[in-house]
Order: sequence, then structure tokens, then C-alpha cells
Amino acid sequence: MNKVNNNDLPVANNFIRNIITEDLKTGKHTNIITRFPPEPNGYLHVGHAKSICLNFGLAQEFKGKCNLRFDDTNPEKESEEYVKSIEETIKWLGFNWDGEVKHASDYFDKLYEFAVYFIKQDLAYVCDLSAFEMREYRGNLTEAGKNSPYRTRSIEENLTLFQAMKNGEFADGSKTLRLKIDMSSPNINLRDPVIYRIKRASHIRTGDKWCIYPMYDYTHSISDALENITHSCCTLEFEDHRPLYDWVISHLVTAGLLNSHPRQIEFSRLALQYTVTSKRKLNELVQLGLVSGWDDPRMPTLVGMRRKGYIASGIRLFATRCGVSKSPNIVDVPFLESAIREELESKAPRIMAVFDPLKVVLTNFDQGATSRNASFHPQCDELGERLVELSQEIYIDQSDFLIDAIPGWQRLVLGGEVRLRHSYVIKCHEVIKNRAGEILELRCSIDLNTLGKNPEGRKVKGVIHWVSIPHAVKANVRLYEQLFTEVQPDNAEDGRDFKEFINPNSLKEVSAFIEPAIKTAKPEQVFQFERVGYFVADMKDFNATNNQFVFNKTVSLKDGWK
RNA sequence: AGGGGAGUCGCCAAGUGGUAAGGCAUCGGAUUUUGAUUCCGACAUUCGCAGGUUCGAUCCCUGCCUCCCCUGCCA
Repeated sequence: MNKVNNNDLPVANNFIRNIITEDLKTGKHTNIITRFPPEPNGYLHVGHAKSICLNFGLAQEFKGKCNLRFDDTNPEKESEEYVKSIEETIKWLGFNWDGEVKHASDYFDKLYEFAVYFIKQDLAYVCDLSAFEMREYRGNLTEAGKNSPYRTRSIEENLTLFQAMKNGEFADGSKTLRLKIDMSSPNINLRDPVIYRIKRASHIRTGDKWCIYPMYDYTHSISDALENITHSCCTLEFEDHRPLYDWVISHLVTAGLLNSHPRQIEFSRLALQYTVTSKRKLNELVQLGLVSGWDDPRMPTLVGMRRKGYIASGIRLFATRCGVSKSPNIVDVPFLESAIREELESKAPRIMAVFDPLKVVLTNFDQGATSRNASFHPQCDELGERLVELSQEIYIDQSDFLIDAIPGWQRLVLGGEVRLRHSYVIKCHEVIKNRAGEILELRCSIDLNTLGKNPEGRKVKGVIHWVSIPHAVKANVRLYEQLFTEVQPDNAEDGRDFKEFINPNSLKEVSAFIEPAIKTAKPEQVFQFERVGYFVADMKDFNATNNQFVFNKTVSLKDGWK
């Protein structure tokens, strides 16, 4: 962890960097081009953050380029909504792609032309097998497949048929174009893979121009080559596809149709404890109303994390710390949270907020100061200061008072003293209870000689936060816990559905009394509520001018007590 | 079972034929008007297991075990 890229992130060594360094050293490449190729069929999640940081990060570090390319080859699943969100999220994360946004669909003509080439080389044929039949012919993991009866069609017939497919002369699903490779290959991806299917669906970019669409493997390899990608990084499940990736490109390079051969490199996906990241499952959570939407702060989506107050630099730090390898992994939640805290530490203004109010009457308040300037951050003066006002009646948190002290207790106790943060040391003289014995309020006196200095002759160790009742602003705060109660909700030993592990306490809405300084906050601004945690003004619901003070809990502070 | 991968501290993760980086977590201790931050210190005689080669192996060889991925006209 010593080098630094444009985002000022430390760079950890990994096998992909080693490959690039070597390629640059040997002169195989003089500069690199990577790419981030999402399909616009959903919202980006933490796993994508890893890939984004890797691809864009590599380009930055080695002064290369990184393209954003939408892999839009399956119109049925794709939409403009996702395109917009993906672009926005990448920018929010702090990255910029090189040049214009690219699309696999930009290459549809090229892809068609190359398919014709493969047919002419007798390396592709139109197949009439139904989906069911094709599955039968494919064989299985241990048995070889058998050749399609259509495999021997003449080049001329294939040419005619493929054109007819393109012209819409056949029904959806009635024919496919397949590469002629090897039906007995132990690698199933090489058993005459389908590269074109007939699908009458309107495409977000090409509309109804096409009724045949190219498949992923065929499209991706060619798109990478056309963009002169040098290193095509993807996740481990594509390892088996690499031979096909290379097969397609090699043939086209040999034919002089393509002039570069990108290298596909696979790394392991990022998995996080207590969550799921499969698009299908995430979508289920949204559709079933188990969460409020894709941007629900409990979601592992990047829009969700953003709404929770996870700042981009924190996510980048997290991704970098996770590293890149081929080992299976399930990252600890504290690992993520510590990266977020670390980035928030120096950026979040401190403010006081009381969640479970306990009224305290300061009996000799009339002799004290009514307000005091307090820094927004104990170490970073540049964050400025605000006026903290004191009055006779204040709230402290119930958890900061005990009638009788317990071992190690550093907070207020009957007869004891404690420092009010940014203010006086107070001493509790009396506890007022109702008939039921519940504590209603405390009577305390302030030590007038302790403003900005320690009392003489004794040490008051405890410091608690508080808020002046007449000045306090009441806010709604949403407290979050993990969405699931299981470490791996989608991998239960007994095969139970992930939704059975939804945490019933994952969202709790409470109110809090906060210092009036909160009134000038803007949506998406993160604060540290001292001694409690980091909280963000909700992007959508926080509206100071309408007195709607809505906060989401981002992450707790580390707590050494207990 | 066929093919492709992976197994280094509780969680990530470097590393190399020469005697195990770092981060998170954890545990001590110092400072502190946040039990936060910061700062010190501790934390794998050991690298899935068993053999072999070697002066020497986590790194090389052999065998075994465990886990992941692959039988979409998804990506």
C-alpha cells in the first residue's frame, strides 16, 4: 500500500496489476485500455463498485483509459432508467470514462458483418433446433454432445437463411446462428455456441431496426477488440468462456478483420456478509415491497449506500482494501464500516443530538453563560464553529444517567458530576420520579467555574452530550440494522429462501432532539452526532425550509464501553 | 462424473526456493471537554492434508481432501 492514484487511494498489489506492469515492461503494450461493461438491466451494487474501482483505478494508475460500455444485447431486460442510474452512479463514485459512452449496440452492423464472415468460412451455421432440442443435443457435463442435423448446411444456404433471419422472415426462437466449433468439447461453451437469436423486442437504442440480437460471448469479445481494450477484467464465472472469447477474436484477427487481441482476466466477485447481491433477489426485495426501493438505505446497491450516507471516497477505500484475487471471499461488514468511518471522520461536522430524552433542570442556571461557540470538529478547524445555546432546561440521553453507578461507569449518577460537552460540569442533586417510580427529571447544578477549563482539585472524566430544550429541533431519524439475520442469507444450509432471513428490526424510525445548527444543513450532508454515530440528511426527505428534518443513520461510532 | 478455478491469522490479502507484508477485527496501554479520533504495544514456529526433491519448501513434484463455477436462444 504505497502508490497513490488520482483519487489519492493507496494501491494494493494484486495479480492484475502485476500482469499490466509486466506487459508495460516488456513492451507488449505502451498504454492500457480497460472497460467497465454493465448490462443496463438493474442498479449497480457493491460488487460493481469493486469492478469500477479496479477498471477505472487501473487506467488512472497506469495513465491509460477506461471505457464505459453498455452491454445492451438483450433488449427485453434493458431500460433507459438503468442506463441513467449507472452513468450517474459511476460519476458519483468519482470516475470518468474515456470519450463517449460506448454500447455493444454501436457494433451491431459490424457484428452482423463478422457473422457473415464466419458463415463464409464455414464456421457458423443456421440451426433450426428448438431450445429444448438444442439442450438435448448439447450433452451434459460428462457426456459429449452430438452434432445438430443442420450443421452441414451449405454456406450458401446459411447465408440466405441468416439474411432471412435478419429480415424478419422467421418466428422468434425458430432459428439461431451457431458457431461451428466442437460438440464434444469438455468445455460446454465450445459446443457450437449460439451467437444470434431471433427476438422481436424493441431495443433502447436501435428501436425496431433489428429482430436478431447477438449473444454475450460473441459480442463481448468483439466489442473489446474493436475498442482496443488491452485488459478485459471480469469475474470468475467467465473463466470457462475465455476459450470462446479467444476463439472468436483469433479468427477475426487472422482474417485481418480485427487488429487487437485483448486479454481477458478473471477475478473473484465481492461478497458481503448479511446481504445478497444477485439482481434477481434485489429485484424481488423491491417488487415485494420488502424495502422501499432500489435506493433503500438497507440495500447493497450503490444508490442505497449513497442514501445511507456512505460517501464515495469511503466506498472507494473499501474496494481498494478488499483487494483483487481469485479466492472466494465473504467480506466482514465491519470491514466496510471502518472504511466509511475513516473517510467520514475528518469530513463530518460534529453536532449533538439526544435520542431518548431525560429532562435536566439546571437549578443555578441564571448565574451562568447562555451560549458558547463550539467547534464543529475537535481536530479540523476548517469545518468552522456554531453557537451552542444553553438554557435552564436541557435534555440528556437516558442512557447517560444511572442512580447508582456500576463499575467503570463514567457518566452521570445521583450525587455525581459529569461534563456537558462544550459547556459546564454539572452535579446531580435530585431525581424526580412519578408515582410509578419512573424517572421524570433530574435537578442539577452547574459548576460556574468550569467553562472552558477543568474544575480545580478533582477530575471529571465523563463527558455527555445534551441539547437545550427551547432551542432543540425535533427530527425524524431512521435507524438501520442489517437487512438479514444470516451471514449468507442466500446460502442457507437447509435451503431456506433468503427472504425468510429478513431482519424484522432492520428499520426503526425514532425522533431525536438536535441542536438548531442543523437547520442550515443540506440534503445528503453527513454529520456526526457526537458519541452516537454518523447520520446523513436524507437526500429525498430532508427539507429544512419545510421543517422536515429527516436523517438516516450511516454508521455507529466505535464504542469502547461495555 | 467431464472441464475450469480456489485453498496463507476470526475477515480481506501480499509474498517468495532461504526461513510468513499490510489492513479490518480483537486484546492491552497513553493522550482526549466525543468511552470517538490520535498514538504506542500484542496478535500465523506457520501457509488445506500426506509424502517426495532440496543444505533448506508456503513457494517445485506426487497423491489426497475441501469449496466454487459450467449442461440460457441471460449477461
